[in-house]
Amino acid sequence: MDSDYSLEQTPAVRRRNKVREAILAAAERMFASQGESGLSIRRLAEEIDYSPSAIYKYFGSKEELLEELKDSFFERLLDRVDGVSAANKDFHDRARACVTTYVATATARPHHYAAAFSSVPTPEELAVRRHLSWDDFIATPKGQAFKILVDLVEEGQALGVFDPALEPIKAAKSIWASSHGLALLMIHMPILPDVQPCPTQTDGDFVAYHADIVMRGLAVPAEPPHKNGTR
Amino acid sequence: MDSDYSLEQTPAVRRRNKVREAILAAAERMFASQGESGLSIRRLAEEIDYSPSAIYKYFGSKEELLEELKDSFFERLLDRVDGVSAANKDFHDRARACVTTYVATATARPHHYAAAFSSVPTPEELAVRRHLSWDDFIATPKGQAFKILVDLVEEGQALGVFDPALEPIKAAKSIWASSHGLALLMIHMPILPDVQPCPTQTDGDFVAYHADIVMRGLAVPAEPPHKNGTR
DNA sequence: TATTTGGGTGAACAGTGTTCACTTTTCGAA
DNA sequence: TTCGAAAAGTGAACACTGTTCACCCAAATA
Repeated sequence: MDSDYSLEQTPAVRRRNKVREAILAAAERMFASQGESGLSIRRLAEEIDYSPSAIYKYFGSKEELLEELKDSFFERLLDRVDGVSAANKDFHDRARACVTTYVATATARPHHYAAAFSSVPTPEELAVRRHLSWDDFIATPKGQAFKILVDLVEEGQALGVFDPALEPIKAAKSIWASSHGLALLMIHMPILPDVQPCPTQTDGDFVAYHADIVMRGLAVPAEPPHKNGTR
Repeated sequence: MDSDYSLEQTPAVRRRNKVREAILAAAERMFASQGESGLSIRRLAEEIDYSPSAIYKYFGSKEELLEELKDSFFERLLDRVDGVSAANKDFHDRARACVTTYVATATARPHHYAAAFSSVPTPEELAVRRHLSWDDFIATPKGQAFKILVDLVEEGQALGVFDPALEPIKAAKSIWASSHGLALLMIHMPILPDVQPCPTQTDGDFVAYHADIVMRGLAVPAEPPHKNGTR
């Protein structure tokens, strides 16, 4: 479709991209500060001095525009987690850092993160997704983020830190769920961390605290032979 | 304000309550199947054969109506978790059941659960909530649900199953985050549990699997004296 | 019985996303 | 350079949305 010169673009497409970027930038600003309901096509058009219908020459719908915002956020999230997972620190520190930077990045743009996980899929969407192969999944940003966790678990098992009986994929799912939950809880219910009986601990510290508990849940069990295991 | 006869209500208020219930019932139906965007005041009014403005004699705004739906859902959620937490089963089974029924109840009404945690609070709301005392918090449904977890942790510590070094409130927060995250992940990304490499495990089983990992994270650490602990 | 209260309504307001016929601008080819 | 096609941009309209308000009428009250 697009003639991908890539370099030496014709001025036409350069101008077009410029407008497109302007739309995205303004949308990003509005969305970050006021969320989905605060992002209106008409106000957005006003902001960049175009008519509302002009937006539709660049994005098929508001939904499509939002999708792009969420996707680019997710790429940033993936990048940051990937960065710390590749750092040359001690394994435990690295594992904990994966969780804490994930949560930190998520809570830094609460509307983005919440919106990225806000749509309840319809039965039709569900049927489509059900036929996703593992390889197709791994190709998506979410899949890549997930892969990082799977690798992390396998590394932990190789190091003898994590329980070798764990299935890496399930363990990775567990880590993701726990991190995801903390991020959303902090976004939607920031009361909790400030509740009275433990006011000495700041939010950031609790994230690390939680991350440690999560990692402990994957560690090799206490006394393997002399008592029947948890499962 | 309300003259609380409670028993022997005048027919007027009985009729009024009936209409109110009809509104809520229809709203519940629409919301459960189509979510917040699918619940429109006008279609709702159509459904119960009233004019849209009539709704406003019963609810101040759509937001207020939704709030009531979410609150009553949360009470149901609290009831069910409270039920299993009071069952006379083995501690470990009970702890796991708390997580699994929480997740099951949440995923059974995905729109309700997602909506209950969907609003990103504004700075003003945050300021208000920041002055909530522990006692005030415990009085709310969410607070009560949280209290169940705190008690559970303390019981586990008393039984010597959970690490006594844990602060119960923080541990409870950790459990909640992990359960919350799994529930929302299952709601928003039901792909994951069906991803290829582990198709033998159904969703329900994975919830129990996750719950076990969470509990393991709170267990007494492996070898207390001969190595410095995780923290 | 007269009067006040309150449930119920239709019309209107101010928004929203989206479409479509239309004009204007731009650009490549004759 | 001129012509024609393609693309960019627009204003008006459509079909919605939540919400308000003056109004009506039936029912409870004095």
